[in-house]
Amino acid sequence: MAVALKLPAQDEALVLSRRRQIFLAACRVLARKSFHEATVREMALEAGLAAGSIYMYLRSKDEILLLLAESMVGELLEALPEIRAATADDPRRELLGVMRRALDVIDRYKEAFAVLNHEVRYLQRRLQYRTALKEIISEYTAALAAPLTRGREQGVINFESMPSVVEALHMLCSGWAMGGSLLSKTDKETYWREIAAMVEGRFFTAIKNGDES
Amino acid sequence: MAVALKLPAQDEALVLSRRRQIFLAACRVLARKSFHEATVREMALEAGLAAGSIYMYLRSKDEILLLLAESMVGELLEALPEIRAATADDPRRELLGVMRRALDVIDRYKEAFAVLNHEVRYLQRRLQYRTALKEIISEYTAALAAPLTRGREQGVINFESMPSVVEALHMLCSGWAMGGSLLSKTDKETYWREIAAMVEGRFFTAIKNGDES
Amino acid sequence: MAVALKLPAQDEALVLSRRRQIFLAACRVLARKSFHEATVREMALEAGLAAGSIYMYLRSKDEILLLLAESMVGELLEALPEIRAATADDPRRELLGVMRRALDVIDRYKEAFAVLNHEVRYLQRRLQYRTALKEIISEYTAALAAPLTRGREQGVINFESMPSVVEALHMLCSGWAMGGSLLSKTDKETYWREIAAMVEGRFFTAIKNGDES
Amino acid sequence: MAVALKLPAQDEALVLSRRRQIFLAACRVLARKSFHEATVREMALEAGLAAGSIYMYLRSKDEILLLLAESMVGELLEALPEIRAATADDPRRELLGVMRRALDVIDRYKEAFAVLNHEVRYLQRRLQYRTALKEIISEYTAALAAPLTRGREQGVINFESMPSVVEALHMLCSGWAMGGSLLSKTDKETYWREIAAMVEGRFFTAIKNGDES
DNA sequence: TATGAATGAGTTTTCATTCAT
DNA sequence: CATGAATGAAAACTCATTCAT
Repeated sequence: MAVALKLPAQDEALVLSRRRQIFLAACRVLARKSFHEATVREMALEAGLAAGSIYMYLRSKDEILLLLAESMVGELLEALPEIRAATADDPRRELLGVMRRALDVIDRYKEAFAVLNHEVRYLQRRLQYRTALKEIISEYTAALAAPLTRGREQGVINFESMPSVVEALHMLCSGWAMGGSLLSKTDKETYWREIAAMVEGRFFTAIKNGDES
Repeated sequence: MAVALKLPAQDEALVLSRRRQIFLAACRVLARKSFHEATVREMALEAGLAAGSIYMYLRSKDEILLLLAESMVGELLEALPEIRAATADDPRRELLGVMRRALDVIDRYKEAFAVLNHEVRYLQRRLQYRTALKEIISEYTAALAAPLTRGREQGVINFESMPSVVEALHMLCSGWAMGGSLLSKTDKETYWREIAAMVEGRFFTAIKNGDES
Repeated sequence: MAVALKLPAQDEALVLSRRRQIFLAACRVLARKSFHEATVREMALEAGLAAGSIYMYLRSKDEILLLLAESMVGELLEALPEIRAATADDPRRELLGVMRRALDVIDRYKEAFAVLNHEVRYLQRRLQYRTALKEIISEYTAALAAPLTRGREQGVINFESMPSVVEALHMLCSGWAMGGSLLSKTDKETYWREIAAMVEGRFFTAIKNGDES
Repeated sequence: MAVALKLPAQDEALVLSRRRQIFLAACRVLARKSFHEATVREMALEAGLAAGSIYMYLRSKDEILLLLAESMVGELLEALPEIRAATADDPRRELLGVMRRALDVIDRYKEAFAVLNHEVRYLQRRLQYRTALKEIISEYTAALAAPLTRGREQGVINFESMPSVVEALHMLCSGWAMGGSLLSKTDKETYWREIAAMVEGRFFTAIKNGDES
């Protein structure tokens, strides 16, 4: 999550708040346009910055994609301790908590998330971003993997392969933004109940007094 | 499906075969690059044409997206009579046949299909393509809607709203290319069995000696 | 006036009639568009030829300008013997006859003439056309110069410098097409009377039983 | 005369001085080439700008024509107060003053003016420029019309129809650049005396102690 | 730290011209 | 002779990125 390498701006706190502004501005712009239709100037202005100033906080247009990924994953991660605390060491409820949080974040930035999801394939080919992107992704998958591992150790979650179950769970959440599911016409809560049920049915030993937040 | 308006080239048969070459070339290029990374020149060369020659068969770069849609839907449509003939007037089996064919086409042009799926949102905003696109889409939805309608009349398929069931069925098929499903790591046949089962369970009166093509 | 150098087509008579078609087609097209807006294809089709066939009768697009000049001057020249015969050896009346004929030709191809008049400046810079163009222009000026010379010899036309009086007379005629005269709102006959009067007043010994036309 | 709509550059003073540079550069280039032979790059470089930079001050190549019109008319308009002051409320002398100024401006940018005069016909067909062009033209015609109106009220200028007399006067002035006059071989001062005399003779009550400019 | 004018590489698109048929 | 498909050079225009202020 560290701000990559050397940027013109030095003041750590300022950099973070500016990057947040830019992230939010980019999300707003990407709700209307594709990544390639949107110009750097447009996003900068939307963020309240002058056209060139964005380069104090970003080294290229492509890095906006990285910023999107980083910010969204960040919003997921910052809720983890609370989720952990609230789920009383039941990994099944923790897993549902993490997924619920992911769904909320995805829902909040729906269109931008869809754009990111598409562009990520191509971003990975740009070598300079591979490492940074991989790191962000692994923070995300770790958030899902942690309760899975503990759940398996405790014998309350069952699955064969970690990578594929993580991907499956991610797909369940991202389907909400991609419009790629049988359930896309329902509202978010209904969607959530559906995927929660699916997860419970497929992987879980029943949760007795289950209340998945 | 008619060759769009007036193009420089006039020889109908040549136009069709060249457009097919361009379609296939575009699919190959889009397997490696996003639509915006790929240049017209690149696709033309891949199709064995000189840079400018593509404009004898297309009026703009955006029309490549239309060509993708048109060609893929075309490959679906041309199989319809055979499907119809093979399914002995059982609309349930016909529906599965159409979906299976759609899945095959989508699978054949996987990456290009994913690109198209993403770009279509933005294409619709370009007024000059709205109508043409709408027409192609309606040919596709009609292919799914026909057996649904007959199935409902015969009391063997049950659903509430036509548009949403069509969308749901499309999403099941396209999920295969979008990587947007729980099942994406499995092979195509497994995926097919899963969605076929889902459809049979949700919408159908049981097919006795069911043989879904 | 000779058809320049070697052209693909050989049949002299055919070449001439095709060039006439092309000339007329170009005039029609140039009534709607500037020379640079008009395409070679467009003029060819208007002439009833296929796009590439125009190059059997013309070596380049620029040569259309030469063709315009050649054709218009040609229409003037072919009337000269008759004019000469009709004006009974009075060079003043012959001069007016030539000018009247020039005005008629200019009027017939008004817009194309205006286009030609503009483009000619730039055509002269293309070396390969300089000679041909110069030749056409000198045929035109000779038509005006001949009666002037004889008129001066006979003491019935007075002027100082031949080139400038020829240019002045040409400008009087071309003013009709260029919209570049005080008189442009009148009809052609009125315009003609004005310039004829001007010429008579400035250069002529009075014509007794004058009947110009 | 306002700087058109929204341009990338914002600094008003800079925009004005750059547009002036571009105007002068375009005039220099158009002295050598036609509008279509001249490239945007060439004009930008001549103005001391990089190829793409011209688009900070102009929205298209066609807008150069608008800039030409605007700048030339602007140079006429800015002299109006002085002309008015210097002509002691005699509308006849004011009219001659305006025409003299117009002739001077046209003479200063002779070739570019001729190009503009030709291209204007085609520019008018491009819808987006019609309004702007019409406005510039009406500022110009107003400059000529004002003294005419007052002269008629005072009974010292006589004419039938305002539009046609304005056009006639314009043609007299522009004839100087178009090479479209009997007098084109003379120097500017001789030309001016000729047209001034023509105007005085046709439209005016004699100016007693007349000193036109 | 912030700005926004300037840049120029890169892309789409047009069209005069060629040439195999 | 005639065709029209193919070509590729050239041009307008966009925009990510830089840098002097």
